[in-house]
Amino acid sequence: MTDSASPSRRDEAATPIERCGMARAAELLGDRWTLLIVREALYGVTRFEAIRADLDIPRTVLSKRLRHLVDVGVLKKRSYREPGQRAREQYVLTTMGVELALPMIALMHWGEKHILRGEAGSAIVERGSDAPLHAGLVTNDGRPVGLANATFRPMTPKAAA
Amino acid sequence: MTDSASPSRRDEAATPIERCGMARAAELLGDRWTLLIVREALYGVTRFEAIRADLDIPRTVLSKRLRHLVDVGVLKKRSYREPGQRAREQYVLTTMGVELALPMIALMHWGEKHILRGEAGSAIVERGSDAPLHAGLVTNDGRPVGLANATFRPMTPKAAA
DNA sequence: CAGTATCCCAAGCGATACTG
DNA sequence: CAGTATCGCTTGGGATACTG
Repeated sequence: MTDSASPSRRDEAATPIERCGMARAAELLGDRWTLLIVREALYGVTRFEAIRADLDIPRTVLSKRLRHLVDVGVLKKRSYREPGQRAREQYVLTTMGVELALPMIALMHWGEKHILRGEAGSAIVERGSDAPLHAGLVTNDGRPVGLANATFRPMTPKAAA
Repeated sequence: MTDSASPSRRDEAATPIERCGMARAAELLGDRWTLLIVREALYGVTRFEAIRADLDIPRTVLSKRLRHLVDVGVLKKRSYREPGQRAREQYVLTTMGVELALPMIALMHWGEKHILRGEAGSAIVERGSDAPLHAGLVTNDGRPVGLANATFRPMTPKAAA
C-alpha cells in the first residue's frame, strides 16, 4: 500500500482482469490481424503464402502472428507432402482454434448487422429482404458448414482458388 | 495501378476486408480497453469515475475510448439527476451495444475454457466439476440475466457496490 | 514457397497536471 | 465528479532486403 487515504485505489483482493475470460481472450486475439488469420484457417487457407496474399499482410507481421497463435495453442504447424511434391508447411486449427468459430460468427453477425448494413454499396444491403442475415461457415468449395446462409467466405477470389 | 506485373497484387474486384463484418467489428472494438468498457456497461457500471476506478484505466484513455464508443454508436451519453443531487453523466448501451452481449459471452466462455482453465489458482478450476462452465450475465444485485451459471461479473467489489 | 533480419514510423498507452 | 491538454515512451505495423 503506497497511499493510505485514496478512496479510489483498488482492493487488492479484487478479482483482476486476468481472471476474466473475455479480457484474456481479447488480450490474445486483439490486434489488427490475428482474428483475420484465424478466419483464414477456418475456411481452409492454411499455407503461409496463401494467407499472406489473401489478407495482403506483410510477411514479417504474418510470421510473428503465426508464431504467436502457435504459442498460445490456437494453431499448430504441420508438414505435409503431396505425392511427387516437396514438403510444405501448413497451419491448422487446434480444437481450441476451431472453437473460436462460435465467438467469431457471433461477432461477424454483429458486425454485419450493425456496421455493414447502412453502408452504401454493402453486399448485405444488396442481398435484399428475402435473404436473412444469419451467419455461417462454408468450405472452400461452397458447401455450408454448420449454420445456414453462409456469409463467412473468403474475401478474395484468390482464397477460394 | 502502380506496378504492372506483380502477381501478388490484390484483385481490385475482390471483396476486401471492409466487407467482412468480423473484420469491421474487430476494427471497432479491438484494442486493449474497449471490450472491457462495454463489459462494464453491460453490468451497469456507467459513470466515468466508476468505470475508471473499476478498470484502473487512465482518465485520458477512458475519455478517448468513451468518445469513440459513442461515435460508433455502441454507447450513448446521457445526463440524469437524482432528486436533490446535481446533474451527472452516464454512458449507456444502445441497442447496438446491448447486442454485443452475445459475441462477448461467447468469447468469454472460450477464454474461460481455453485460457483460464489450466492456470494455477484459477477461479474456474477451483469451482469444481459440479459447476458447469456456461456463461451468463448478472445484474448488479446478483440476479441472473439470460443464461444460467453467471460468470460475467464485476471484477472488483467496488463495481458491485 | 516459407520464412528471417533490420530498421523506421505511427499509434496507442499512460503519467502528470489542469479546468469546470 | 467528469473530464481535457501535453508529452514521453513503448509497441506494433510495415517496407525492404535477404536466406534455405
